[in-house]
Amino acid sequence: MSGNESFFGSPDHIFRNKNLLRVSHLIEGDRIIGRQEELQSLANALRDAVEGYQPNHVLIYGKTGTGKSLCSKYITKDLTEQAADNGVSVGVAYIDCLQHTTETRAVRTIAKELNDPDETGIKIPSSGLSTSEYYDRLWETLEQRVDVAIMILDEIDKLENDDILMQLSRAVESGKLRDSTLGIIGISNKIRYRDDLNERVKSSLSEREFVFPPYDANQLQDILRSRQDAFREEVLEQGVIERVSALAAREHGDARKAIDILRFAGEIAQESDEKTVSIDHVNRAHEREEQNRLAELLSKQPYHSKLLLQALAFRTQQLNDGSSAVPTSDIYATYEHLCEQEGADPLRIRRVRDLLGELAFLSITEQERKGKGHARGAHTLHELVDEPDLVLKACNSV
DNA sequence: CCTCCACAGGAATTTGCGGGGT
DNA sequence: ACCCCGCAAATTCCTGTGGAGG
Repeated sequence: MSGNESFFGSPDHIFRNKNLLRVSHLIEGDRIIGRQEELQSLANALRDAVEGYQPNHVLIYGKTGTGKSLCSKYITKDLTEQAADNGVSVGVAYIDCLQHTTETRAVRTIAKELNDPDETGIKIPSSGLSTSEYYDRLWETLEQRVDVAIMILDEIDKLENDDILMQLSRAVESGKLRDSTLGIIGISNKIRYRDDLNERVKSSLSEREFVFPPYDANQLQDILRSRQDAFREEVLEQGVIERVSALAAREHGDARKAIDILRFAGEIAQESDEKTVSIDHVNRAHEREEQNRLAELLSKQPYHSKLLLQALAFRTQQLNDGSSAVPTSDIYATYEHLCEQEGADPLRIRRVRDLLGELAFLSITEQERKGKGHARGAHTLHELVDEPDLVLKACNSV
């Protein structure tokens, strides 16, 4: 897989194995840095599953990029292998709740992840079924395929309500499941998430709770060093890893961000045909990382959200004064203009307000409600979190 | 302190889609 | 082939709200 020689261009002078710099790429245990205690705690909580019994439900807290998902995936993979040696079959479903915020969408995804139509003969269509029908098919899938199902619910605080947690935690008790059982690993960026849960779910879901602290600059350096053989020898200039770590440590110790920046720095060096990665490349990679993050968020939003964000960015540039907040009606006027250029039918104002609310929810923008006094009404002001030209670049790449 | 009004946002409704059941 | 159902996106309808000027 190291494919150095290629007919499509010159050999790769920068990367040896770029996959090591893909965050989603699950790496071997000895490469997980500074999380040995957490891994052991997780293992203890899930131990019963190895014997085929119901494990503890777990809640994990911590900021983005602190290794919550990575550790969950790693430990469940290990668990699956250990259980298999015992003749116990474990199924793991990973759900990103940010993409599946409603009960129906979440259940459907879980069912799809755990199902294998060829084996069970159960079909999970992506629409057309009632929510309870999805549940029924999920239970049936579990009975047929696994002894224990582990469901990793990432960004669990983004779920609209607790209904799915109620259903899942009650499934075992109420006898919906006879031969199978399930364990939930909930992952939340919000430390206070537990307080928002309804009482019934709270007690069963938070049997074990762990907090993952942010990585400090030294740990980030270790993490990057452990992956530096993604690059060829002598390619990283002096101080590059230190610079990347410092940038990421400044922003809440986010390891995902650190790895992305390092990869982008390599790509930028590659594009400009240089043989080494310099600190200057790192600084440019930092901006590209932010742009990429926005673009990825945006790609999961409706098409018109992009136009609205562009409209807001244009207005912000035009204003160009200290308080760059733009009222909804102002955005809407610019948005209608953009739609005309794009040849698209503009959405009605009510829908636009919802989409703008969604952008604020994703922390792409910030909203503030202000009254404007006598006969001038109530207004919501919108402000970009990032620089307008960065936002526009991100929009154009979607 | 009350008023006034453009806008906020909740609720009901429509539209379109992809399935079931018969 | 037909009708009916649930969901999500979008629209329509309508009540609630903030706060400077009276």
